[in-house]
Amino acid sequence: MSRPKRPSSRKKERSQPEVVTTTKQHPQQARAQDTFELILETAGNLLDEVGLEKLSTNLICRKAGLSPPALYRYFPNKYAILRELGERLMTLQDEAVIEWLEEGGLNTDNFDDAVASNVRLQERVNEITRRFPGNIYVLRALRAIPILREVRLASSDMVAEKIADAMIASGHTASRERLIATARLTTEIAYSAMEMVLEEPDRDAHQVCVDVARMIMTHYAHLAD
Amino acid sequence: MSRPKRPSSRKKERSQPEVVTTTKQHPQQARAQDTFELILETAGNLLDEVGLEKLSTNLICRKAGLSPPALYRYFPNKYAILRELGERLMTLQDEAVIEWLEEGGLNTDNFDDAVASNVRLQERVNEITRRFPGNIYVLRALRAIPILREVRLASSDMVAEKIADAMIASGHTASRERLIATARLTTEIAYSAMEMVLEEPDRDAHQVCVDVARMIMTHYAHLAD
DNA sequence: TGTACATCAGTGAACGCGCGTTCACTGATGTAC
DNA sequence: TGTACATCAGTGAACGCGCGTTCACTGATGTAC
Repeated sequence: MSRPKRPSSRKKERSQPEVVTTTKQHPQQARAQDTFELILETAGNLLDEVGLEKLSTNLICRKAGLSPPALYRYFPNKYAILRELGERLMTLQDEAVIEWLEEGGLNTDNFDDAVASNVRLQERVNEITRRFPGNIYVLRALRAIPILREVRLASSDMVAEKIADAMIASGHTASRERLIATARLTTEIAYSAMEMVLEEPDRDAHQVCVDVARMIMTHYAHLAD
Repeated sequence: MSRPKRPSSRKKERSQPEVVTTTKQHPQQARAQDTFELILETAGNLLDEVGLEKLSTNLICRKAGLSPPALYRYFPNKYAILRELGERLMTLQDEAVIEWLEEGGLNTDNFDDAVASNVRLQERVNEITRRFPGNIYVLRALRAIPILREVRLASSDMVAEKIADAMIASGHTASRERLIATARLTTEIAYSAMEMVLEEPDRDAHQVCVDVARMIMTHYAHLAD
């Protein structure tokens, strides 16, 4: 009746950093991909409902109609879920920026065109973010939880480099180093403006984008002194 | 031997918002002010040590050498402590801005002076923040915990209004409404740059301040089109 | 197509722990007379 | 200055709860022959 017990050969790998591994445990075969997605979707929606601090593994499972071990099959701990959500949001945003660069978003004829192009990018990213379940809370988690910082930083650094290189390709004269640092700063600024608009929906989102675009593009123009 | 029991006339006041009151309970008489300060100081230091999510009332008490009821005498709950810390940090920052305005920080003769003046303000605020125990975590708490949002927003809105009025007083021609919205945005931008520098100490803090100041001041100049 | 069996996917129930918070009390201080 | 007593400040010990997580298992699926 009872099957032989599993050998329980768990590797604890607690050697490397400290106590936490934040990447997902087993990738998956078959249609159980659905469960994986269900967990993430539920977590995102719950963030909007209850906020970051009240989010818990047990709550996610209850809401998703799963038992806790089902969750722990895919995520080694609570932060791995937030990390996956964060990575997905960052990736979506990054892709929008890269696409915009490839479409020639930087190849504009005059200042007003450059501003308009930058506004289009911002509004695309804003829209992507707005549609992402738990958006603000995911962004906050990426800031507030130390282990998740690296997700945001890696994304920001990567994008900054791409922007800098595209700037150079389109003839900007400042040094690559300076351009990277500047791109990093302007990206941060654009993000913070986005978060402001997301948190305070009464603000004129378009006006904010235009203002930010103008500040950013003026700055790049000035940099080529 | 045993004293008469206290009448236990606690008013629960759970009527108004939801379940949480975030202001401190009893103000205090005598030298027990020290206990109040000790709790806040300990909380700030613990934030730097263990981060936001691991901060707990029990931990604060243990570290401060107090029993939990001593803490609960002054703070109705955990968030009240963070709120008090947040309010203090916001107030310190606000005071620096107001002082700068009163010293005539906006009364400059040319663009370069205006940028330099703005840099001085940013660096003063940065320094104040750097010295505040738990700085980044307090700022993050103000973003991440919904009930504390209002602390940051109230501070930002107040400062934005002061800046706008000072702008008008020094002859800026844009509408008050537009100036307030702009001040709000530029404040947000300056804060986010500060948080970036705080989190990534390798960055050239001075250069970031200069860049941000240039963007902000160009924008105000443009606004008076 | 059918069965055997390894592996994958998921369940039910519980664990220990530390959290936020409170009860019932004692000691310290301030004020009135 | 001394005592009585109200109030303030703080303690020791515990509470119930939900958390993150795991044990031991069952059911579903895939593959070999």
